[in-house]
Order: sequence, then structure tokens, then C-alpha cells
Amino acid sequence: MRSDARRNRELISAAARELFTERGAAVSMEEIASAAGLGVGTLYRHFPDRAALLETIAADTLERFLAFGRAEAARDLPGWQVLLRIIEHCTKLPLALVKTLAEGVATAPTVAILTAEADALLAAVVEQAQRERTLRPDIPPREVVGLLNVMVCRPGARADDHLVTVMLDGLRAAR
Amino acid sequence: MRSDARRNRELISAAARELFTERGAAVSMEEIASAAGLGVGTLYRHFPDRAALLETIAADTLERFLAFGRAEAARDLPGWQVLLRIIEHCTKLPLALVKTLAEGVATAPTVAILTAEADALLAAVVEQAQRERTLRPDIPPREVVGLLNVMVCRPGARADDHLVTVMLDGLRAAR
Amino acid sequence: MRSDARRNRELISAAARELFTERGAAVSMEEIASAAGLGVGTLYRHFPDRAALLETIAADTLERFLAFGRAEAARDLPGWQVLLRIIEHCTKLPLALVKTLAEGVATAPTVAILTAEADALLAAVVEQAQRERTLRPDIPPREVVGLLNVMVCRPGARADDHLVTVMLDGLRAAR
Amino acid sequence: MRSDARRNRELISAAARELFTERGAAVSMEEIASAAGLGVGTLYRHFPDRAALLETIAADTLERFLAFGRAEAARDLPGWQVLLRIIEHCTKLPLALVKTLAEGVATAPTVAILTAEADALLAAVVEQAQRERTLRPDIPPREVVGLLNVMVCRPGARADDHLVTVMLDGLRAAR
DNA sequence: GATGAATGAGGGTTCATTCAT
DNA sequence: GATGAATGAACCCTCATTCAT
Repeated sequence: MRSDARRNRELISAAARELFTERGAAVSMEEIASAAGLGVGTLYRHFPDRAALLETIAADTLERFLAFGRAEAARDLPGWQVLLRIIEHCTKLPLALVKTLAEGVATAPTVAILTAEADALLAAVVEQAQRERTLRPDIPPREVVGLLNVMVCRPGARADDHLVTVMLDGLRAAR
Repeated sequence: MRSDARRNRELISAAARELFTERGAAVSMEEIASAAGLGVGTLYRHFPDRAALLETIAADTLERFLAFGRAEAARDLPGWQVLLRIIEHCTKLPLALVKTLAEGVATAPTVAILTAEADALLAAVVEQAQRERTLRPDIPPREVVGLLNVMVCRPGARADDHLVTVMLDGLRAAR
Repeated sequence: MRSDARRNRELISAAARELFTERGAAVSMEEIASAAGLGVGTLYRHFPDRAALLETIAADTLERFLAFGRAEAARDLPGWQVLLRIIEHCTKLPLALVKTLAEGVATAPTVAILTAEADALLAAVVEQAQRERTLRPDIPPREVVGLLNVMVCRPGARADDHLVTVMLDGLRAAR
Repeated sequence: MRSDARRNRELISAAARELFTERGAAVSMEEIASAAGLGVGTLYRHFPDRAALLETIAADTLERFLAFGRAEAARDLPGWQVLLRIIEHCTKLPLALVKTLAEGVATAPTVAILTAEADALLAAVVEQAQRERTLRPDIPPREVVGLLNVMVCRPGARADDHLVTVMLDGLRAAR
């Protein structure tokens, strides 16, 4: 019975993730439920309201990012390389979802905390790369993080696309 | 009453621009009207429906951009400098609005045409800069345009902010 | 100036008559005004509100009918023949309009009075025909009037169409 | 909850039928819902929009008519008698509703088909009566059907009222 | 627990009517 | 007196949420 419940929760958030990705935040609860093969009632059993669902999805995505990012940061690689790996990972993650949901999620403390943590993690890596003199030192780490966010959350971003290349070239420390 | 009507139309689109900028596209017609100090009926007299209002605002913004961009392009300056001037102008224009409204405006032919024209204009300037060897030649102009769009439509973009600097450094042709 | 006013009033009621005939009662005041080549304001100067316009049109039509009917009745013809002439006249008159407008006009005293007068006139003619033994005597005149109304207000009724023929054959006194 | 839903659907169409009969097609969805003791949302769950409600009511009425008419036609009675029975049945049915709703229902294929079927059924019965020499042969069956429609859809029509008598006398074949 | 029917507030839109020009 | 812009109540419809089954 517990496993059933978990399964349903999973079905719902998977359906929601997919629909939000495809069609933006303008998807009704009914549609999400039926895409998950369940009734609305069941959806509401798992998520008290729409905001909770959005937050959960945003938080899940951020947590997956954080888990990966922390694991990478713990491996003692050069900062620039960590950055590359994180960027690659991000472009595979539906991080754009967080942007899509942003409006409905702005005031959720969980999401705010996770976002702050993610930004802090990135900032630390950027700082490391600056100390290692592979990333130009004249930009405050926070701003580099902003740039990474923008580049990585573009719809259709890929780790090796031209825009990322340009960004990286712009960030690299002069020889 | 022609002048009054024009004034009201201006009041409405100003209110709409402001509210959309502040709170995204999810603002009701009622709210826009009353922010303009008018009744809904008046709003509907000037804009036949919600889509028309969104389109008008998006189109106006794009037109202002195009007007400036074309004037600059006609001045026979080096491409790189035109780019700088356009970027500066863009960051003063509420071009982010066009992004905000994008979803509700997707199928409007006017907006599609203007967007295409704006992209073509930018692409031409980029190409010129590439011919003049001030902008790296290994990125297709269309993609550079994508990058400019992303950078310029960030909320809070400024012409001299760090992110734009990074982007420009990434785009500059190697000596 | 007086004649201008009369002319405008005429333009309005002509336009209204035409539009109501073509498209039923669901025509807006704005449309009527602009079909008359005037502004709504002018329409409202001549008719205090929508009900007044409907009533005027209904009353005009009924008055024209009454004028004709009374003239005929005054000519000392046999009742059956008067009936025939009235039917013919009715099918040329837009009497169906009165039906079309009926819903919006139900409570207007003027219209009620005129309708009653029209019915009374017809009933008198029917009674005369009954006295003259050309119209069957077993149906109360009021009911014959009801039948005539139904037949004559059909859309597309003509004085010599099959349905009128059947009705007249049904009404004729047995030899 | 299947049974409740069915019951509610019934409540809604009963309320709609009643209100449309009393006050014409100009009744708001809100009013219909609350006359049924339900919220608007429930109404819209059962009928996707106003047109669907009108159509359903019109179609139901027509179907009831057709069911009866076909059963009668299958009984091998003389055509004239079938006609009498159908007329009697019609005057008990709220067929006038179909007329009332006609405007809002004009383009509904279901209603168009049912109307055509009803007319065809009546025409066949008329033709039979003409072959049996009980109904005058000089009127095309389609037109007789038009006459029947007019007579039966009068508000307040009854099978034995004077107007029906007159019509039947008009239709009967001369001896 | 799951289901999906019911609810009703709120959004977009129309149109009779008023009123400044 | 004519004009047409402005008004806002009222309509149709959607959808987040609740609740009976």
C-alpha cells in the first residue's frame, strides 16, 4: 500500500513534469491527473494544492542538480573542469522547468533555499576556478552564476552548442 | 474626442506594459483597465480582445527596436560598434516584455514578421562585423543573434554589466 | 431642422426593420445606428431605449395593418372577400416582424392595444362572413383570428400558397 | 455516483426545458443551473456549452416524436388515422420548444438530421393518406408537413382544438 | 484510498445606455 | 442636435479545490 502510494506520487510528478515541459505552466490539474492515469482526487491526496505540486517539481529538479553538483565538487578536480561537467549535466536536466514554473513558485521557501544553495555551490566552483586562474578574475562569482543560469536554462541548450562555447571563451582567463 | 481617445489608448498600453513587466502575462483585463483609470469596455473599444492587446504591445516594442536598429545600420559605422549601440539601446527598451508575452502571441503574424525582421537586421550586422574581422567567424550569425537575444532580454540587463562584457569578450575575434 | 429629425427617425426605423427581419431580434443598437448611417447617440435621441424602438416598429406595422383593414371593412364588401384581401395584404406586410419582436414587446401597452384592435377588426370580419354563411359557423371568431395569425405570420407566407388554400377550404362553410 | 450524475443531468434538462418554455431562449446558464438546484460548473460538466444544451433538448424532443411516429407508422393503420394520432401526440409534446430553440440550434447537424427524419416520416404518412384518398391529393406532401408543423407548434395547441379541426377539414379529400 | 462529480469565484467579452465633445 | 467614446452590469465559460460515493 505504501509502495502504491509512492508509485502514484511518482506517476503524477512525471506526468506534470512532462506536460509543463511541453506546454508551459498553463496545464490544468485535471489534465495532469488524467495524464498520470489517475483522478484529480488522488492528485490532491498527494499534493495539497497546485503550488505544492509546482514547488515539488521545482525542488526535485534542483535537488537532483545539487546532488550531482556536490558529488562533482567533492572529487577534487580543477574548478574549470567541474564547471564543464556541471554545465553538461545541466543541459541534460530539465532545469528550464524551474524557470517555467518560476512565476508560480516565487515565494516557496523550499525552492528559495534550494536555489540559494545551488547558486552558492556554483559560486564556490567559480571562485575556485578564479583562484586557479582558469576563469577571469574580474567578474564577481555571483554574476558568473547568473550568466550560467541564463545560458543553461535556454530552451534547447546543449553543452557543446555555439552559445556555450562563446560564453566559455568569454569566461576563460586570458593567458 | 479624437485626442481623448488617443490619450486613453496610450494610458491603456502604458498600464498594460507596466503590469505585464511587473507581474507577467497573468494580469486580467479588468486590472489593466482600472490601472489605466478606465472601465473594461474602454479597453475593449481600443483592443478587440486580449490577444490584440498583447500583440500590440509586443509589436510596438519590436517596432521601436527596429526603427533604432535600422537608423544605426544606415550610418555606415563599423559592425561591432553598431552592435554595441544596439545592445545599449535594447537594454533600455523593455524588450523582455516580448519574451513575457511570447506565449500569448505565438501565432500573431504581425509579431512573427517583426521578430523575423529584427533577427534579420541583427544577423546582417553580425555578418558585417564578421567580414570586418572584429567578431569571431566560427559562429553562424543566426546563433549569435540567439545569444544577443538571451543576454538582452534578461531581466535587469544593462549595456555595461558584467554579463554583457563576458559575452562580448567571447564574441570578439581573436587577434 | 424638424424635417431632418423626421428623416433620421425614418432612417433608423427602416434600418431596424430590415435588420430585425434579416437576423432576428439579436441585433445591437450600434449596428442599427450604423446601418442607418447615424451614431448611437442619435438613435437614443429618437428612441429612449431599446424597448421603445421595438415597440415603435411593432406598432407601426400594426397600424399599417389596421389602416388597411379598416379601409377594406368600410367598403361594404362581403366578409369573405374582405378576408381574402386582408390575407393578401398581410402576406405582403412584414407582420412576421411583430412575432419576431414579440418577446421584447410583450408588456408594451401601445402594442397590446393595437394587437387587440387588430384582432377585434378581424373577428368582426369573420363574424360578418359567418352571418353571410360563407364561413363555417361552428368556430368562434376569436379562434379563426388565431388561425389567420398563425398562417399569415409564417415566414414566407403568400396569399396563394397551398397552406392558405387549405386553411380557406377548411374555413369555408359547407354548401 | 453514476446515478447521482444521471439524476443531475435530468434535473438540468428538465429545468432548461421549463425555463425555455416559459421565457424563451433568453435564459442564462446561471439561471438554469440554479433552477436545477446546482452550480454552473455542474451544468457545464454535463453540457460542454450553451449550444450543446439547446441541441440536446431539441434533439431529445425530436427523438421522442420520432419514436412515437415510427411506432405508429409500423402498425399498418390507415394513413389518416396515423396522422390523427401523431397530431394528438405532438400537441402533448413540447414540440414548440424546438421552434423556440431553433435560432440557437440552426447549425447543429444532429438536430438537422432529426428534423429531416421527422419531416420525412410525416411526408410518408401524408403520401399514404393521399394514396388512400382520404387526404386531398393536390397539395405536395412536404407542404402539408409544413402546415402540420405550424399547427402543432402553436403555443397552446391541442389535438381537438378548433384550429386543428379546421386544418383537418381543409385537408380531407373531397367526397 | 481512489474516484470523478459538484462547486463557485474569477476571467474574457458584449452591449444597452450615458455623456463629454 | 449629432457623434461616438466610456461605462459597467451581465453573460459565457474555465478550473482549482472540495466532498460524496
